[in-house]
Amino acid sequence: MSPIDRTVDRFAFTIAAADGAARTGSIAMQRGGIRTPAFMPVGTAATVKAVKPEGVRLSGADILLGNTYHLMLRPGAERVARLGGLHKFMNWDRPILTDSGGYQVMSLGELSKTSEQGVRFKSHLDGSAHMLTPERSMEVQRLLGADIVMAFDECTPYPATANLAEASMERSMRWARRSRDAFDAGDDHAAHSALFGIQQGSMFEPLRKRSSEALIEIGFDGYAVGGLAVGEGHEAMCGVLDFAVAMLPANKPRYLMGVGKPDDIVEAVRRGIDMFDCVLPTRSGRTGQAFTADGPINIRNARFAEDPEPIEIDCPCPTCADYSRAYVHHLVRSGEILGSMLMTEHNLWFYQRLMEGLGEAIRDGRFAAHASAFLDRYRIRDG
RNA sequence: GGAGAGGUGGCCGAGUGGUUAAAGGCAGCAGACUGUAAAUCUGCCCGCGCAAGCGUACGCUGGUUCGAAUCCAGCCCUCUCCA
Repeated sequence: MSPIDRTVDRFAFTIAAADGAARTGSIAMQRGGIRTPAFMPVGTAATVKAVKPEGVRLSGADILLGNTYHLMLRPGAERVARLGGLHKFMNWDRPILTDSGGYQVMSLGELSKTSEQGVRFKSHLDGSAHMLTPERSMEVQRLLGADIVMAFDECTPYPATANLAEASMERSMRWARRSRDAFDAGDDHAAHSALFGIQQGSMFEPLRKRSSEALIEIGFDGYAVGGLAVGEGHEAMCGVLDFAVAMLPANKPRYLMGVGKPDDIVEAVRRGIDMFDCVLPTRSGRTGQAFTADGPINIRNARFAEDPEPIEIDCPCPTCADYSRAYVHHLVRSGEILGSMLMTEHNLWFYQRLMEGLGEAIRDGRFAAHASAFLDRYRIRDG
C-alpha cells in the first residue's frame, strides 16, 4: 500500500528562493515532497508509456500525472478503487496529479457534447456513452486516490472569439465552484489531497483576470493556467503568461497545464510558473525525437546510423551511459520496443535536469543568465 | 521430354488498348508532435528542370493500332506438377 504520512501537512508550499518572478521551493504532501519548479511526466492510462515507475523515479520525477477520462473508461475508477487505488495499482507511491477530463472536452470534441450540466462523451474505445460532470470528475479522482485533483473545466479551443472564450470560461468557473463543493464532500480523501483550480480565458486579458478572481474567491490549494499550448505558438503563449501568471496568488503553486517544449518551460518559469506536465518527452521519445542541450534531434535521421556517441554527450541518463546513437537509431527504425524505452528514458532525464538547472539558477540568483545561455544553446541546432 | 503459371519502378504487388510516370504496401529521405483517441501522423520518393516541360520506363526483339504494361509472333528466363 502507498504510504501516507499523516504527520506531514496535507499540502504546504514553501518558496525557498526567488529571482525576479521565478521561484523555487517545494510542496510537502503526505505521499512525498515535490520540488519546484516541477515537471510531471504524463501517465495517462496508469503508465508513463515505455517506462516502469522506478525508471520514472530515477529520472528525478517527484510526481506524475494520470487522467480521469481514460481511467474512468478503462479499467474504470471503481475497479481501481477496489484494487487499492491508483498508486498501488501502478506501483507508484509518490504523489499523483490527475487531470479532470477537461482537456478531453477539447481533444475529443467530435465525440463530446457539452452542456451546463457537464460533458457527454462517446467513448473513443467502444462508442459507449459516458457523462462527466464536476461531481463525477471529483468522484473519479477520489476513487483513483489522486493527491492533487484538478477542477473539472473546459480547455477552450484555439482560436476562440472573445464571446466564445468568455462563455467557456464562465462555465468553467461555475464548474470550479461545483468541483470545490464536491471535492470537500469527499471527507477522508479531501483530508490528505489537494484541489487545484484552472484559469481560462483564452488569449484575453480581461477574461483571464475575471477567471482568476472567480477562482481566488472559491479558494484552491494551487492554481493552474489552462487553455494554452493549444496552437497559439510560443510567442503568443508568452504574451498571455506576461499578464496571466501574476493574477494568481503568489503564495500558492502555479501550474501551466500541458506545457511544453523546453523553451516554453524556461519562459514560463521566468514568469512565475512552478509546475508543468507535457507528453512531449514521452511521445517524442516514441516518435524518434530526442531532446538535447543543443536542440532536439531526430534519431531516425541517416546521419546517426554509424554515430558511436551517446544521444547527448555528458548526459548522465542510463541510456546515454550505455548506448550509442547508432544503436538507438537502429532500434527506433526497426520499431523495436527497446528504442521507445531508451528514448523516453533519455527525454525524461533531460526534462528533469532542465528543471533542476532552473531551480539551481534561481537559488543562485542567476536565472536570467542561465536562461539565456540555455536558450542560446538550445536554439542552435545540433550539427 | 510433357502440362501449367508467370516475368511491372530498390523489394512485394495492382493494373489486360487511351483519363498510366504506372494503385497500394514495404524500404528509403525528411518533417511534425505541447493537461496522450498517437510504438502516431504528414510530405517527398525514375532522370534533368524553379516551372511549363523534356527524356527514359512495365524480360528481349519485332508487329498490329491514331494510340500498347495491356493485343499478336518469335526468343530468353523463373516457378509448379507429371515423366
